[in-house]
Amino acid sequence: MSNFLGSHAINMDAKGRLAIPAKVREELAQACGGRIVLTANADEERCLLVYPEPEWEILRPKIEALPNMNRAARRLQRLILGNAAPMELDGAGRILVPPTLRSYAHLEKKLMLIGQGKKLELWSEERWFAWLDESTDDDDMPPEMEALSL
Amino acid sequence: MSNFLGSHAINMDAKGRLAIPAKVREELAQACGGRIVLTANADEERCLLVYPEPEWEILRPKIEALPNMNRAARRLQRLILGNAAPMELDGAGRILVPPTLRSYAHLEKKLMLIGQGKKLELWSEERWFAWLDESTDDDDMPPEMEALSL
DNA sequence: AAAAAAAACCACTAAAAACCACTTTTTCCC
DNA sequence: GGGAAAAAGTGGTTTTTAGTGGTTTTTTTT
Repeated sequence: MSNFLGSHAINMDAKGRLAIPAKVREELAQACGGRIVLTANADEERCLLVYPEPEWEILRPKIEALPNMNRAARRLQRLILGNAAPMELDGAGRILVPPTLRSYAHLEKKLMLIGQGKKLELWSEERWFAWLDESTDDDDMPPEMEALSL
Repeated sequence: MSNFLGSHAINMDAKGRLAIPAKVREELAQACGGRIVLTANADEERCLLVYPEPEWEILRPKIEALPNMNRAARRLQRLILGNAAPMELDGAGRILVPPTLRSYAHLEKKLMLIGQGKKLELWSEERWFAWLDESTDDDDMPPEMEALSL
């Protein structure tokens, strides 16, 4: 199973194409043969999520099964399913980010790709560094987190 | 079974015709041979729902069977059943949206078609982006959703 | 029977995807 | 440490396919 770590600075060209760093490309090749699903993040941070296809196929049914008479569930379904774009890396190891997703996450030229274990996050570089500066550690923790010893 | 994903920007022409994107068209072809049912959405968002006919035939009896001494149930029946329009894609892969539904969902020229697993949602582009900006993640979640790990 | 509206058909334009070539950076060997 | 070779990243070009708009034919209504 894939285990993405670390952050990579990458550039998107004028057509919305972006070259996946070689090291990440290798991991993607063995995790899913280069078949990925790109979608929107549902929390307040407007970044994109990159799932290897097998990981996506674990998550998708869970989201589809949510009771959609509930408003929060509908929102998650619209964001995650409604923005999901399956794709494959092109011959040069690049992906084309759909315009909708580009504007959702405010992606311009300079981006950051952040390893998050089973998935990756794709941020506008500006927003990533702004988040680093702004985010604080004074929110409530779930019990599993309270018990951690780093 | 069909599995609609992603969002597509589409234009409706002066005659109320709209071209289904090629990828969606393929999925519709195999799910229902292009036979779909278009109807109104029942929640607060004024969008339309697009069901492949077999999916519709699973949903329809459930709605018809609701105890309609209840006001919420009557509302659902009137909206969903009372606006349902069965149709087929034309030779160029387009559908003609009935005027009633067009005005219900405030559809003008620019539209968004949103994949939602077993069905699709059809929005006015303006309303879709407004919803994206306005919707927040502070509604109450069902327990299945609280337990999710994206 | 004529006129209007709707549906099917056909042709043209535009956009997306695949392909190819060049430049820059990194790594390995001398 | 320097040079060469290979790999990675970048940009442009071509080809194919999807979308758009107009035209004709058929059906329905008055």
